[in-house]
This record gives sequence, C-alpha cells and structure tokens, in this order.
Amino acid sequence: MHTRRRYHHGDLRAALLTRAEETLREKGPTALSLRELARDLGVSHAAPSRHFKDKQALLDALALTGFDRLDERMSASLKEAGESFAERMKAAARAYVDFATANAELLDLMYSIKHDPKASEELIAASQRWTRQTLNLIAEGQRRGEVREGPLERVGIGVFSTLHGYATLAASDSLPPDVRAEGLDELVAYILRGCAPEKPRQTA
Amino acid sequence: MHTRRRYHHGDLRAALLTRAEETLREKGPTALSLRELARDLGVSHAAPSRHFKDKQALLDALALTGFDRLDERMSASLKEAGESFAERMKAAARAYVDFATANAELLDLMYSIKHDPKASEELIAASQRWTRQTLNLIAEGQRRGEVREGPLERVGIGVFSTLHGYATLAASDSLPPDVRAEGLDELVAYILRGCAPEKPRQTA
DNA sequence: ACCTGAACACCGTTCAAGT
DNA sequence: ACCTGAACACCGTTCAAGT
Repeated sequence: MHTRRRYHHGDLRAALLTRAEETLREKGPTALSLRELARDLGVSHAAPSRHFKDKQALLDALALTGFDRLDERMSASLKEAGESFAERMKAAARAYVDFATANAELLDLMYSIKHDPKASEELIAASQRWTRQTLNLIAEGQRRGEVREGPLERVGIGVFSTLHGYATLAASDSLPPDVRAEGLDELVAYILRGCAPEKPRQTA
Repeated sequence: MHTRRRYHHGDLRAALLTRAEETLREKGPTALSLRELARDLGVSHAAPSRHFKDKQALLDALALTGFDRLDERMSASLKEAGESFAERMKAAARAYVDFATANAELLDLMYSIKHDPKASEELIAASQRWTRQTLNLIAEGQRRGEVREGPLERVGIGVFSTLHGYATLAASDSLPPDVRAEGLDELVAYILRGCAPEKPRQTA
C-alpha cells in the first residue's frame, strides 16, 4: 500500500492539464484533442473522462489555471513595486502584458469562454476576481488622491479597458512592432492622464 | 443558356459564408462544421471544397467580411458625426462597441486568427487597414490641435487599446452590467483626457 | 477508484467519377 | 465549371468490463 502506483504515473488530471497547455502553445487550440492527449500520456483515450466530464471541462479547468497564475504574477509584481499610483500601475501593466505575450493562446482561451451561455461558474468567478484586483488598484490611487474621485466602476472601466486592450493586441501581434518595448511607458503615461484628479495638486 | 441554373441556387460560396455566420452566432465556433453547413444548404459534403480549400479558408473569408463591415460601419458613423475630435471619437467608439456587441463571436474570430503563423495575408491586411482608420482619427485631431503632438503610433496606441479593450470586454460580457450604456460617455471622456494637448488651449 | 476496449455517430479532406 | 459518392483517418462520448 505504501509505494502504491496507480495505472498511470500519479496524477493524470494534472498531467492532462500540463500537456494540454503545451500543445495549446505549440500547435494552437484547434489541434488540441483529448485522444492525442491521452496518447501522449500513454493512457487509453477514455481515461481523461474520469477527470474531466468532457472536452469543455478540461478547457475550463485550463483557463482557470491561467487566471490563477495571472493573479499570482500580478500580486508578485505589485509586491515589488513602490507606493505611488504611477509605479503600481506600471507594475500591473507590465505583469499583464508579460503574461499575455508569454501565454497568448491561453489568454484567448480565458476570455473566449464567456460567450458560452452555460460557462463554468468557477471560471466567471475567476475572471471577476481578476477584474477586482485591477479595480482595487484604482481605489488605492483614489485614497492617495492620485486618481480622480467617483464611483470605482466609472473611473476604472477606462483603465481596465486600456490594459486589457493593449495586452490582447500585444498577444495577437496586432501592434506595430516598434511600439512594443517602449510602448508600455507611453501607455502608462496615457492611463495616468486619463484618470488624474480633476484639479491636479502639486506633488509637494 | 439564359436561365442557366447551377446545381445549387446560384452562389454557393456566398451562401456558405452567410450560413456559417448564422451558426457561429447561434451555436458558437465549436459547433461550426463544414458537413453541417453543406447539409443545411442541400449540397454534398464535398461541395464546399470547390470554394474554400479547407475549413480555415472559410473562417478566414468570414473574418474578412467582418473587417469589411466594421470599416463600413465606422465610415458611416463618422460621416454623420460633427467636426470636433470629441464628437468623432465618440462616433468611432460607438460604432466599434455596437459592432462588437452585435457580432461578438465574429469579432473573436477576427482576432483569434493572428496566432496562426501562416495566417491569411488578406486578413492581416484587413486588420491593419482597420487599425489605420482609427489612427487617422488621431492624426485628424492632432491637425486640429485637439490632440497632443508626437508620433502617431505613440499617441494612438493608448486610444486604440482602450477602444479595442472596451469593445472586447463588452462583447464577452465581462463588463459590470450597469456600466454598458452610459459607460461609453465616460470612456470617451477618459480617452480625451489621455490624449489632450500638453498645454490645453482655450476653445476660443 | 481508476482505467481499458469496443462501439457509435460524427468530423475534415481527398479523389475518381458524373453532368 | 461544379458537384457527387465513396473512402480514409481522425474525432468526442459512452459503457460494459477488467484490476
């Protein structure tokens, strides 16, 4: 009972997710098939159904890990950032854009699921948690007097749209190549202007 | 020769695209199959291959019609708008968001193709044409002195990201429901602040 | 509990053949 | 030119049966 080996090498569920992400990254979403996944891992084609009731369930779970990692990266990036709203905004933007470019296909998956009327509850919750994390940043800035006043949704929607749009465009290679690297500083400056207090106060 | 009827009812290619968009809208992208399309139109399952070399080619063509219609809507909306940058920006934003919410799945398709290394040249061109159209708006604003100076890419990237992000989020129902309708005005105001001239001059 | 093997209904793609 | 019908290799899903 001690060295109890299952048929498979321990945790098929985790192995499926890992391998699925690899092939998603390497061959794109249309090339991802349950049967090939099973073949790659040396199990029968019916084995995955023990852990995911169907293909969509696996995709949902994969998207969920994406949101989890995005949250982590964001938190880590913010932990190392300074106190000012400008610095925290920049840290958040960098974290998002880095994640988006490094996981373009996964990001697509994370957001493409919403159209599904019967989308996973868990997944919607994860997406909203991520939105919240960004809006909290704005609230912080408001408390520091570095962001204009007003209901969080009204003030935050522009900022969130900008971040999401830039990350998405960067991920899908839809940005002019020269803008990518230095573009982030310009983007953050633009965001700051957009949500600056109505009557800017002096820094000291 | 005059009332020459083909096997099919005239233009299978166009019929395939029309029907494909319908099922994309109604049943989502994964439910779209060439064989079902052919069945719906009363032709054999091999008939589509005369007009599209494979499924991807049909999807590319469909995405292309999306960009064409987006361009049209945008142009029409701008034609009815006033002269000021603020009004033109608002018209553009409304056109984009309207299109995005009315054609959510199609918009997804239009942008999800980029990851493909061998993506259709035509499609990339259409996407860039659309980006250009938005950037032209910024250039116009610069000429009128209502947008800050600087290279178009630097100034325009934020605006374009904001528009694209908002439209995408709206399309995927990722926006808090209360923001959608009146949110557009707030969004445009945010954009205008972000690209206002460094030293705002008086209106008269 | 976890997996197998066979079965079913569906795909996309190709190709000789028909009109 | 445009389409058919059969064939091929692949899917996702289900389910009795094995260990």
